[in-house]
Amino acid sequence: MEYNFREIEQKWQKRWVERQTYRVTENKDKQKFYVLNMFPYPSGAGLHVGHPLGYIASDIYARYKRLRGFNVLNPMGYDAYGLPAEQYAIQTGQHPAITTDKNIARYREQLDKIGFSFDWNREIRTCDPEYYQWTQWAFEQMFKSYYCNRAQKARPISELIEAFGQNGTEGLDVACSKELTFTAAEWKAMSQNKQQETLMNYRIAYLGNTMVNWCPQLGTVLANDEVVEGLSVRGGYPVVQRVMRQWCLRVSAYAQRLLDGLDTIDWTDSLKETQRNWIGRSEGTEMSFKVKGSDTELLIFTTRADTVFGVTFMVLAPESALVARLTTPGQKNEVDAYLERTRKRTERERIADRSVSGVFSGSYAINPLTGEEIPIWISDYVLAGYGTGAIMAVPAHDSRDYAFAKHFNLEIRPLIEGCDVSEESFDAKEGIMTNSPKAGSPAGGLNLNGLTVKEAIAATKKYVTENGLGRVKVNFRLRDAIFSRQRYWGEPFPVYYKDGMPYLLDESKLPLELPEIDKYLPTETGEPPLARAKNWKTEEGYPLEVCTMPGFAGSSAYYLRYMDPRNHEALLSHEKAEYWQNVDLYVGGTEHATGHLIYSRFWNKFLFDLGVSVKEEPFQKLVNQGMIQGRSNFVYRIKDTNTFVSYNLKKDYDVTPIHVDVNIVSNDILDLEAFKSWRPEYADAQFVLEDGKYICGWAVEKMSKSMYNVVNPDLIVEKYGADTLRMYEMFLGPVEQSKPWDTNGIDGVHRFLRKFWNLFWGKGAEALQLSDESGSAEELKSLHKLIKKVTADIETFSYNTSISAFMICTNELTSLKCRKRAVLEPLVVLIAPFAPHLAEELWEALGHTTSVCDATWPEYDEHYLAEDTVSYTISFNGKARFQKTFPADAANDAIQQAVLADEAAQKWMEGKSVVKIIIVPKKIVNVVLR
RNA sequence: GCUCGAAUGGUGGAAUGGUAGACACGAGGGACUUAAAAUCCCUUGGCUAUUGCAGCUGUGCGGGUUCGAGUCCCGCUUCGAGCACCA
Repeated sequence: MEYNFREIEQKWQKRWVERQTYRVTENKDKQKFYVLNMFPYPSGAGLHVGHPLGYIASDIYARYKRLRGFNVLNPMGYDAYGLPAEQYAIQTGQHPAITTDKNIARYREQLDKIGFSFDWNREIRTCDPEYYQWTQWAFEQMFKSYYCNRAQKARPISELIEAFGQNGTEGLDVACSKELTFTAAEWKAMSQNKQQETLMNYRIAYLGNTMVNWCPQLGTVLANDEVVEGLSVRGGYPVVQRVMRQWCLRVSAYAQRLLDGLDTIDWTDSLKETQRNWIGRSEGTEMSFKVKGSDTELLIFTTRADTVFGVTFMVLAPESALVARLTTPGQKNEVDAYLERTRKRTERERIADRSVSGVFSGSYAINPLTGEEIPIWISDYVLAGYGTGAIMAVPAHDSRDYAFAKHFNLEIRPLIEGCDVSEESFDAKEGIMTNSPKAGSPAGGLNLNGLTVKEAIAATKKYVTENGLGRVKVNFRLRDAIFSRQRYWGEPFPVYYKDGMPYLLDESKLPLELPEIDKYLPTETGEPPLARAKNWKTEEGYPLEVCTMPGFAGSSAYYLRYMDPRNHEALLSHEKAEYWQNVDLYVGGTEHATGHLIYSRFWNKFLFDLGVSVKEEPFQKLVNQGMIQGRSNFVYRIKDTNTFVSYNLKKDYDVTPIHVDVNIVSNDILDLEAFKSWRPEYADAQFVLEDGKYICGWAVEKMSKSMYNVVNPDLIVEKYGADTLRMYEMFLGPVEQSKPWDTNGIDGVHRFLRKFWNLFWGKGAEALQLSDESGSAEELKSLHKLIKKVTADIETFSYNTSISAFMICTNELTSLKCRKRAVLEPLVVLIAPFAPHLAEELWEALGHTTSVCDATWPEYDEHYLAEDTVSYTISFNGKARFQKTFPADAANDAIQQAVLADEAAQKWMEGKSVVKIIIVPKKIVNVVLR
């Protein structure tokens, strides 16, 4: 019987659908296991072989867990909102929903061919009103909540309103955009609008005037993770900084919890590190400097409080609100000119041009410790969005301050013994402090001389706190997430405006569906596309929000919805949340480290505070599958001719390398006829061959159409079958590792599957006939070795070495001519996660009427693995070896005696004395001589 | 600049501190065949030897710990990733 993979795979894919093999329900008798893939954005290009890598890895794990008796949830869906569909709509006028549906259908078709164990009954799409109703609902809850720092959790905003009514802001410790102070009476005296405006300062979803990344070409704002080096991630357009009134999520309130949570989850260290960097916790001191001749105070943040005696100037960010107040009339023109100049620069220009610039404000601050007068400067090297937007500059110990001081000829005052600041600043946090002001100066009791930097920081903190000059403060780099997008293809906000203030639509009105519009561009007046919608207002006639939510809105809590995807009453029922808890294994790329994986954790923590999610962290274990890169092939055209020269001969000619479609190249050998008909200009191409073949060059590049290196999984499935594709993708190397796709080795895996098949059927046999006798010691050893190896490997995602083990075992059993059911049947179960179609077919042939998915994973028995004898390698001083075999259970003493008595050993030891004999069980006897 | 990770044959990659290079590809040789495909067998890190046994060397570089280091420690080099006027 031939291994007819096409027939087998079609047959089982059909049966799985008919039998609902992968449907999963909340079975309380079984332990749950939740496997999840980062759901894809269905792009128009379809899947290439890189996309399924993670899906295959997680599918193997899901199938394995199921065989181990777990109730496995393994869902799939689509992150369906996205820019490409919208831009396509702008170009063609086709509704993005149509493009998206078409792309999803194509994705589904491709996915189905690979044989995943997804429960498609639970499919979700972020653009489906059934789904985004709950995205809108979550937004409403955030709007209705504030973050209490004492309880370290989100609380209903009604509590805060009550507190304002009783005590104003007295005794409040809550997350806010800026510190406000008012009394209960003042609160009550506020107008409705003013109260609403005030609450915005505290809501977790709030409308705020913030500095945003504005991308003029895309006509929308972008979140920090959507901007890299001043360019938009999508499209690569320049991004400028601009203050806009935008919806924001107070992610910063959760900064500490996001940081702490990292210690409780099983992610790679590098990914955790990336998140820690992004959160950017920094512990320092906030100090207040009085301004000379003014009651304004300058609040600064520093991690180097110890350098307070080395402050020789202050710097404000150009965007700081204090700039206007502190600029003296004499300096006004100069300052205005400077502000104008910096404002025009894009983020990218600022990054590219790091030359020192700045302007003196005309004002002076008073050093609170020494009473010294310090000039206040304005410069764009200080960022408005971090700390207080103002710094105390210590040029001797900060390289940026140093550059500034050198440029403007300001004083540089070193504070560390023996440091040389004539050429550069001394930034290291080490050394002994010196140059503290003499006793009797206004600095009073603080003398840091003789302390280490660490001690000095602590001493200064203590002094500053005790004397009411400042406080210990923790700052985070993590900013609130900007949540508005001036685009069409996204979730509408369930918000309407009354007197310019936003109010929520009643929950019963959800979902607020995305309206139809005639064109997908912004309006002529620059409003977002939704402003084109007819009747975009409430029943009462209030206008609805015209921005939509960003891509991460729909992807932030989708894992919860999979637990209960058709629930009309709630995001998910408490019962289902209790059963499925959180994701046990999440598989996806690292590119989401500072986007989706932060937002999701934030979103889940918020829902956890509400009692909707039952776990603080959404993704317990995370595996980052590597990217599959393209492996491009090249042909070499001799300049100004239509002649192509083979790779190893090209050095003799002046050639131009040209990308060639990898699909007409096999093992780097070009199919000449296919090449000629590939493109008209090559129809009469000539070749300079080596050994009658044309060898192509190759390089690793991104997989993309323009490099002609895209490999389509459909073609691989067609040629080799889904099981071969699955196993080959895993055999390529560790799942976590990025690697180029190279079809060259796929024959080896395919050959293995055929051998595996032949193990059962034999050659030419039409019926499967296996004997019922028990396996021989050798056969059982081979089997149990495999069980042990595969079980251990799957747990650690070392699928590539598992597959090697399968190959070895298959070869062993083949050469043993093993035809015994007792040995071969467990093999089918073992291979089921990897090659499910093949396993099902064999399982059926073995006489089972149920799916192999419902079989039981075999256990191994050490008994069969035990050796009778063990061959030891005996070496002397680690040099040279000879081998000797001992009974496996021989005592160390006996081995020692045997070694000493051995003739060859005695020759070695002649004239030397034995210092010690080291016996490593089952491996090595090392005799140390002198 | 800071943080993290990596470096092993022609290629992808294996190796709880214990015989480095499993497994696979590719390459070379052979069997079967009129021939090809398919299949099977042998060789395959390098150097030396090959009349037989074999010997030396070898995991980016330089040190160290150890009876023994690809693996642990210290110092470099190169590559990759993240953060980056974050005070």
